[in-house]
Amino acid sequence: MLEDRVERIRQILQAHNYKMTPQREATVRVLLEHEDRHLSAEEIFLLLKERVPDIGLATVYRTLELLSDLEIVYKVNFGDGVTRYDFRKEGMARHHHHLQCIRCGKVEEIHENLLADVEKLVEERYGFKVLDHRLTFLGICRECQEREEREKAAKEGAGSGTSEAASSRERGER
Amino acid sequence: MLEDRVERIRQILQAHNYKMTPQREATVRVLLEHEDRHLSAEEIFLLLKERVPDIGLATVYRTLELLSDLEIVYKVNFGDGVTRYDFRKEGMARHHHHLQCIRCGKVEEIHENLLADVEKLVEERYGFKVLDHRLTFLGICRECQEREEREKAAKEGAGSGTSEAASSRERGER
DNA sequence: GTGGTTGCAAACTATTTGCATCGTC
DNA sequence: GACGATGCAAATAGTTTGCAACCAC
Repeated sequence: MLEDRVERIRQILQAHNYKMTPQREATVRVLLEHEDRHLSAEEIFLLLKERVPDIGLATVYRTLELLSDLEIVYKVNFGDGVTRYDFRKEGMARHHHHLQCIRCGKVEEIHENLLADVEKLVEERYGFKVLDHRLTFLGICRECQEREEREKAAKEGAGSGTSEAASSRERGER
Repeated sequence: MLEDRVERIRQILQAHNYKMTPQREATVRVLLEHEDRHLSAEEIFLLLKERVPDIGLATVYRTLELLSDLEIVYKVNFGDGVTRYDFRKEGMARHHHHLQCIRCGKVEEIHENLLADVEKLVEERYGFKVLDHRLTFLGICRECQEREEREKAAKEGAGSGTSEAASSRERGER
């Protein structure tokens, strides 16, 4: 099964006059084996190092760019400054979406085809041929909602009122 | 009207113990005056230079980060390596979405509330409090569809068959 | 007056590119 | 054997940070 998919990609590469090198094959395998993970180039690079120890980071970027151009992988951007790469299921849109918590930054993935009707509408109304979509909901995850509820309750007792200021930003992510 | 909105933001800043400096006010005004534009930090910086000539780029980034934390602006990412900033309408989700062409890179904006029902479903099913969403359709815009149609027709005559290879990637964007 | 804010320059991070070398088809 | 692919190092691009001077409240 996995072999079939690797083989399929080899064919796509060859059909476009690209070579299937060990580095590219290893990259494809890493991607396939972590299909559910949204890996960054750096993470892929580290995983690859274990199998192809002297692969260069530039090669990883070049391979990912190539796979992206061939529409074999997606680039995904969670706004944390890193591009992540997702394997793309043959021909069809992904039908998976992200729930990103604006408090803790966690990204959860959900698998539902929420947008079939919406895509159709966009095609009809705007003459835009939809191949895929990226949908991210921004909000507050259940855990953070509960935590904030607790914190609010705790504050009811001791709150002075002044100076809740500029310190709440200090736990800046990125 | 514009003054009201600036004033409102001054209040939000003060309520969080931040000061409304000339630089911040100018930044807010630039954002308000280009509400429909998805400006990058660099673009905002250049626009600001005209009014506050010795403003520093770092200040622009810091201001935008602050406005983002206060949920006054959004960060938007089109995957071209630049973060863009959108003004956020008071309290409510934006209800505007993007059509991004994977050929020419152009981003068109559409204004429709496509997702009210979908948000409700996500809240119920995943306990995730949705504050906003980002929806980008990836596909091929009308112009590129037509251009490709033309190119394909032209090729019907002279096509050798071999070597359509690696050159189609050369017009790499970013 | 004081603590947040600024501008500048330097630092960082992610990604890209030039080039000599290498390896697949 | 040729031409695409690789690794390395250097270059870029976007963004962040340290710090002394500054200024809004």
